[in-house]
Amino acid sequence: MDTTLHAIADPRRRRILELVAHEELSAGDIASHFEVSRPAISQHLGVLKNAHLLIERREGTRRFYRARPDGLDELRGYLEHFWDHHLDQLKRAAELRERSVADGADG
Amino acid sequence: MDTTLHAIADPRRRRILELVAHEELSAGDIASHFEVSRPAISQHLGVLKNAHLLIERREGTRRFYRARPDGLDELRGYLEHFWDHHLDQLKRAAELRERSVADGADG
DNA sequence: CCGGACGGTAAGCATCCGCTTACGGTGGGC
DNA sequence: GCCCACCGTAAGCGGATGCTTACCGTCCGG
Repeated sequence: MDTTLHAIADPRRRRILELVAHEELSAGDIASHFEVSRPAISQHLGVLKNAHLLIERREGTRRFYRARPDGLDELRGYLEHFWDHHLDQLKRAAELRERSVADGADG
Repeated sequence: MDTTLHAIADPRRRRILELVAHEELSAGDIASHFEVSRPAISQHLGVLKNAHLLIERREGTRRFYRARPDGLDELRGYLEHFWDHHLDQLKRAAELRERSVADGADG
């Protein structure tokens, strides 16, 4: 959880994840999308891989990366249940009621 | 979004959010739950407030804090739709098929 | 074997981050 | 007015972080 959050807290790493969310890309391909050096991207890939957010596939000397949706499941669960669902539902219900109360008749 | 993630990336700040998720607590009350100094907590509160994750209410010289569920909505939405829902469903379907395929014939 | 492409790793450096102590500002009781 | 409780802010310090350059290992073609 901490590892996951730390990994996606960096904008560059989020961008990397978005890049490989829909397609598999090689390390060099990924790096070519940024203005920082390839080693920098390689280090980011290491962090993401360590957080189980990436899948690595080797083909010859190339390494292809792909996002791993499962990696975010834990975090999603955490955020979903951060406040009990009850609270969340109460909040939304309250919002709806506030509108009705504030508006009265008009839409 | 970046501000939100940066804010909750810190374990201590997450703990603070959890503390005030269900009840309103004063700054000193919150600080008493940790072993670091009050100024440290005050700084964390500042970060959380800046990320719109906290609501502050002043009562005399005391300041009460409460978590603000809305603050995480954006992040939750981001994570939900990180990969299209389609992809997510395809993934799960693929996983199931892979198991079958591993046994019998492949595509 | 030799050269080149690919890419991870090591070392060094500037910056950021979280913590501490010291301080200032505000509000309430007497 | 005076003192105290409460709490944010300033300044400084040590460790973490992200970047760079330099380097090494691996795989392929000749």
